[in-house]
Amino acid sequence: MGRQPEPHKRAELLEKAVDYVLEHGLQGLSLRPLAQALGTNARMLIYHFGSKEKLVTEVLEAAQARQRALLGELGGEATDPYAALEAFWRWFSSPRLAPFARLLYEVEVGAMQGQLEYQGFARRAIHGWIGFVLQSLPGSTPAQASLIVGTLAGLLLDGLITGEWERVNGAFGGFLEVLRAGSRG
Amino acid sequence: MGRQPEPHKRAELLEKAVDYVLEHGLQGLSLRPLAQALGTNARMLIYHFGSKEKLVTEVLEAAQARQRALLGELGGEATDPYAALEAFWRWFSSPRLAPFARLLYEVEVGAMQGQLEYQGFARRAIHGWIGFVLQSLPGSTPAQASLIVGTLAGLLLDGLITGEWERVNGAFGGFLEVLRAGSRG
DNA sequence: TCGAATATGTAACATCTGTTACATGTAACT
DNA sequence: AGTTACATGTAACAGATGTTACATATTCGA
Repeated sequence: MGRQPEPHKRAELLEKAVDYVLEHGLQGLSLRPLAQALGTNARMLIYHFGSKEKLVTEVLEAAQARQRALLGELGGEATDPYAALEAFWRWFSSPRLAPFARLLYEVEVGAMQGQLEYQGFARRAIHGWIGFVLQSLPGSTPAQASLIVGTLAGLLLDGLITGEWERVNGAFGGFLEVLRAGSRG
Repeated sequence: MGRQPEPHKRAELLEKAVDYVLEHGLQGLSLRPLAQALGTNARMLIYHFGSKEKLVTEVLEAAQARQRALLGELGGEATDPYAALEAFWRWFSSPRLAPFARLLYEVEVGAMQGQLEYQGFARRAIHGWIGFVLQSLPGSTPAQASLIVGTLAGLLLDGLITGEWERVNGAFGGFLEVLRAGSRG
């Protein structure tokens, strides 16, 4: 008895919060501006999510789920592993994916600085991408997959900061070249 | 006339502030805890440096200078470029250099999120490292240097977060291998 | 010894932070 | 109607933030 719960309200707030965090980042995130952008107030955010920390945790997981859904755009029609890698790079370095990458880097830096709530998330993300490369490129080793993920992460960071995509894309092209030549040697 | 300025006081505070920021990061940096760790109070930090923002700027530049001084440890006794690259990796991934790397990632993430005071610093750092690789490896192109810097940055980030240095070092070893094989092919 | 300039300490200011107490509204069931 | 449980708004709380006003020391030169 009593009034029925309305879980869709909470879900809508969460999705809008993901939008906001993808745009503004986690760094200076504050409940009151966030709530105002969501058409509510800080009181309701605490009511629905318990605390700011729990809200951030849910936002991170929801953002990750959203990115995984976008991963479906990467059809498996690649002919060879190098074409698959190039498609993956083009997908990940596209402007639409940039907010997700920025958010992940933010979490990773937080993890590096010892924030425990980010450490598990960051490690899982790294292992997840390495696992994705491992299964996308049959026959690859963990060392090779770690190299690929690390290189792409480093180049993407460069591009997101400098915006010098010709240079960064050239570097990625060089990476593909040495990978090809290395497999022949 | 009047009392003489004592610039060494300011310089000592700055060096201690660099120590503190290298250990605690920029993220939650606050004047009062910083000042207490330095044996002074927030009032004096503002007095000497004008504002928190200016203090941070000076700390970043001083930290960069300190890292450049450590770069002198890298003697040029490497026989071939690959040995030089390996020495550079071992130097940069050593625990003593980790605080500098963490600080740079923190600045880079701030730059990505649009904090103007970090953008110039991060871009200069990236271009600086690429220039360093370019002049350390004669005959290398900007694309190759960008690839090397990006890869090392990505792998270092992985190692600093996961601590799985066997895997990360293995990935770097694989990078050296494909570079060698690529140059032969 | 006086004036002048730098150094320092205390305390306040206004503002922002996450969180909560309290009141009230709203929908459902008896 | 009355009870129960969820939803929401206002306002406050305690604490932290960067910065500043004010007072006072300290050290120099005349």
